[in-house]
Amino acid sequence: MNSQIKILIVDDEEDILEFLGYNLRNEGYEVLVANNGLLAIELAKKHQPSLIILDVQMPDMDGITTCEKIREISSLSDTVITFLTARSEDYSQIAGFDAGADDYITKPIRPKVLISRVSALLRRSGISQVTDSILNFGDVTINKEQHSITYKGVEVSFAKKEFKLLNLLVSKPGKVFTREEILEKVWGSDVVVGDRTIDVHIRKLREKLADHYVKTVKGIGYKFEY
Amino acid sequence: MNSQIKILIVDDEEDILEFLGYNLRNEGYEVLVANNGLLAIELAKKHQPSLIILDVQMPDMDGITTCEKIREISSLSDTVITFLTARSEDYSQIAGFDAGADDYITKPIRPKVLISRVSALLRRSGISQVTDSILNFGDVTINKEQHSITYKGVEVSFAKKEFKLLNLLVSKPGKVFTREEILEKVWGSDVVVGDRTIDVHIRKLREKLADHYVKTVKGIGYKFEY
DNA sequence: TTTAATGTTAAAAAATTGTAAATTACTTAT
DNA sequence: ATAAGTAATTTACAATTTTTTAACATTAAA
Repeated sequence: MNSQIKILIVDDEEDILEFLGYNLRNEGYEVLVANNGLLAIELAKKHQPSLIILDVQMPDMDGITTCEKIREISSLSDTVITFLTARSEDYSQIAGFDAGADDYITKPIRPKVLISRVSALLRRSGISQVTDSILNFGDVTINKEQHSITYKGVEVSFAKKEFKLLNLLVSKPGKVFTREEILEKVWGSDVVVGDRTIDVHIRKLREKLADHYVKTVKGIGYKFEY
Repeated sequence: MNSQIKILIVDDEEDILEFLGYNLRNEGYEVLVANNGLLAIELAKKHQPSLIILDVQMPDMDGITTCEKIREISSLSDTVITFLTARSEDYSQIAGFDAGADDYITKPIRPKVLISRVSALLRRSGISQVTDSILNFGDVTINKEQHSITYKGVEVSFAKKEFKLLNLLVSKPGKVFTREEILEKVWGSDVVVGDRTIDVHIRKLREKLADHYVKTVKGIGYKFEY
C-alpha cells in the first residue's frame, strides 16, 4: 500500500492543486498542498514528503527558485522533485533544473500518465521500499527506522559503524564496494584509519550474520549477497 | 564506464551525424547513425539503443513519423527518444510529444549542453544504472559492477588481473591486442614483468572459459572472439 | 627443418585479507 | 567526575590467494 507515502503539490492555481490532489489521493497517497514557494518549503521541512510536484511558473517565488532552496535542505536530500510545466514553455527555462529536479511533467496532465509517472519516480528512487524502511534479505531483516536487525527472527544488536557498513553493502546487493568507497561512505572522506579497520568490521558482520552474506572480492572490496 | 550504452542518431545531414557522433563517442557511448527514417527503424530494432536522437526535418520520412513508428515497436518501449529541432520550429515541438518523444534538443547544439542533456535523459529513465555494467558474449556474461563472470550460467571467479585482462580483450571483440598494449593497459606503463606472465594469465582465461574465446595471433598478440 | 614465439606447470614471491588480543576512544550510569 | 561498559581502532601475525618466475615442452611460420 501507498498509505504512508507523502506527496507535496505546489501550484498557485487552485484548480491544479485540486485536480492533482484528487487523483493522487485516489491512489492512496497522502497529499499535501501549497499555493506558494514559501509555504512549500515550510511544509516540506515539516513533513519530509517523498515527492514534490512543483509548478515552474508561480508568482513571488518561482518553481526553480523554490527547488533550489529545497535542495539546500539536507534533511530533504532523498526527496524527489518534479516540475510541472506548460508544453509551450521554452525548454531552456526548464533547463536550469539541473540544479536539482529529477523530472518534469508537462501540462495538460492526463490522470493516467500522472499516476504512472509518479509511481515510476518513486519506484526508481527506491522510496517505496525506504519509506516502509523494512528490508528483507534471506534470513536477514533490517529495520532502518528502529535501527534493528534480526537474523532468523531473533534480534541481533549492531553497533553504529557495523550498522552503517551493513546498510551500505545492502543498499545494492551484489555490487562490489571498493575499500575506498566503503571508507568514504561509512567513515567519511577525511577520516584516516588503519589498514585492517574495515576487515575487522566485516568480521563483526560475519560473526553476527551467517558467513555467506558478506563476500570478499580480493583486490577489489566486499559485496553483500543473499 | 558508459561503454555499452548505445545511442542512435538520425539526421539527413552528414555534418550533424559526424558532430554528434564525435562528441558522444568521446564520452564513451556506442554511437550508431542513420541518415533516414527507414534505416533508423531497422537499426533501432536490431540494436535496441537506449537513446535515439531524431532530427525532425528529414526528406522521405520525417522525424515525427519515424518516432511514431518506433513507438509502435514493443521491444523499444524503454528507449528514450529526443527530437532535434531548429529553434524556430515551434509546432514540431508540440507535435513531437504527441508522437511519443521524451524530450527535444534545439539546434545549434553546444557539445557540453548535449552531453549533459543526454546523461540527464539516461539518468532520468534509469538506463545508466541498468545497462551499465552487464556485457554478454555468447555463453560469457560479465558484470563489472558485481565483478563477476558467468560462463554458461554458472559463476566463475576471476582474480583481479584476470578480470582486467579479459575486460580489455572483450572491450573490442575481434581486435588483436599486442603484448605491448596488454602490458600497458593491464599492468601499467611502468611495470616490468617477465616474458611469460601474459601467457600464464591468458592460460587462466582459457582454463575458466572455453578455449576458443581467446585466440592467439602468433607474433602479434591475442584477441577475443565469440 | 629451424627457430622464435607461445604453452604448460609447479613452485616461489608478493599481495591481500583474516583473526585475536591489546589499546584507545566514547558513553552511560552512578 | 569517575568508573564501568561498550565500541572502534590498531597491532602483530597467520592464512589465503594472486601474481610472477623459471624451466621445459610444444607449436606454427619462414
